[in-house]
Amino acid sequence: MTHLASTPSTLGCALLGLLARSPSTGYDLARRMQRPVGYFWSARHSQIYPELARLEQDGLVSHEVVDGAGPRPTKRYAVTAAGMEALRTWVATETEPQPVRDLETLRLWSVWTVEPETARGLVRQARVRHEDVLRAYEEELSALEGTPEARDRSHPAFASVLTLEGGVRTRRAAVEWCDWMLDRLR
Amino acid sequence: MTHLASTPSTLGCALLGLLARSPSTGYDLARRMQRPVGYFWSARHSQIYPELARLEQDGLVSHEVVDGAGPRPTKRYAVTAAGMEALRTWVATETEPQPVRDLETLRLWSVWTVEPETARGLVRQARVRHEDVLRAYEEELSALEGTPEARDRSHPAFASVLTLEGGVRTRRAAVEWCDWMLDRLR
DNA sequence: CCTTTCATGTAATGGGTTACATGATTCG
DNA sequence: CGAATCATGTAACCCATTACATGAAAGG
Repeated sequence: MTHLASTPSTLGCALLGLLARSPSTGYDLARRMQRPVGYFWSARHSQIYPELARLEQDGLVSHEVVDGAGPRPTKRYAVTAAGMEALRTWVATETEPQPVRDLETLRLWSVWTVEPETARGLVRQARVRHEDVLRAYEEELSALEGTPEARDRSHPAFASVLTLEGGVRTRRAAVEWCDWMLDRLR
Repeated sequence: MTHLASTPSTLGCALLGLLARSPSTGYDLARRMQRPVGYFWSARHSQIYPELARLEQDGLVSHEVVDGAGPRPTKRYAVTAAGMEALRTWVATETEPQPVRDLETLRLWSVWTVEPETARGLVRQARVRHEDVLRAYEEELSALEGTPEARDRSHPAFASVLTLEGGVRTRRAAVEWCDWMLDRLR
């Protein structure tokens, strides 16, 4: 009997979420973690491989060896029934508000210490960034919207549309905020 | 001569930003880190005390012993001229986009795996939270807006207004987004 | 031929949370 | 008289990043 499976770490649940959408190798998970998931969670391969091993020990994922180009055997992972259950439980579980870490705002909070021109540069830079991410969200959203899967509440695409819409809305608000600040800094 | 002062850590700069606004004890910094700074950066006292020691070693802050209720000498810290310069440099320095960690969105991204009623509960919960933070931002903002300091670009209150306005705008967008989702989940 | 992509791992280090430890004063 | 507040520190642990290590196949 395997040891009592406690709730996996957040990273573990992120990986379960990815694998529930489609089975992947660890390498592939690292790629998928960059975009579009990377906009709200990220991890490097050095963190992913040990986590996959832990998930497998707990019986939440399993792997089969497939053909691949690496020096070691290439493993394709998939969620097990227990893993799917763990994912569902995690999604439904109440979580207390996480501490936010927003470096951009932290710097802005000390902007009174620098020259107005420096401050404007800072805000302009932030605006460009928000706009870039906004565009990426919009592109991805327009690719999904209108498809029949996006309407099906039990289909991954439905959840993707929800999160992308949130990204679009908050980034749009951020761009408008930057414009508002630039106006105040004139 | 003290050893070459490299740029302090982000936490170090956060503390410099706090101390530049007003000198404090480590205990007080921990309190001030909860609200309102805590909305975009946070730290516990166990992290703050060693960081203060490091900053002092680099000559960026200094302390004087004052009367206090603790078992050890109570130290009031203040930024030095070098510390102020380091803060200004850090604010003006370009930073590459930080990886975002948004647990709420990560869970939402896997919402297709659960029942619609569970999904609605999740979004309702998120809405309450965003609204609570929004209200806190608005209160703090209304206390500052209209004061003469809020107009002075070299006064801390000016920067506070900028960040609070951003908080209000993004949280408002988030609440509207939740309503949009609840509509889609009907 | 050199770089990129596929592919999986480990080790060292840094950042952050939780828990341990201490002790005076104030308030209910 | 017990709990909360003031006040500072250390230790153990977890999470995450960077760097080290290996090697085949494909494309420019």
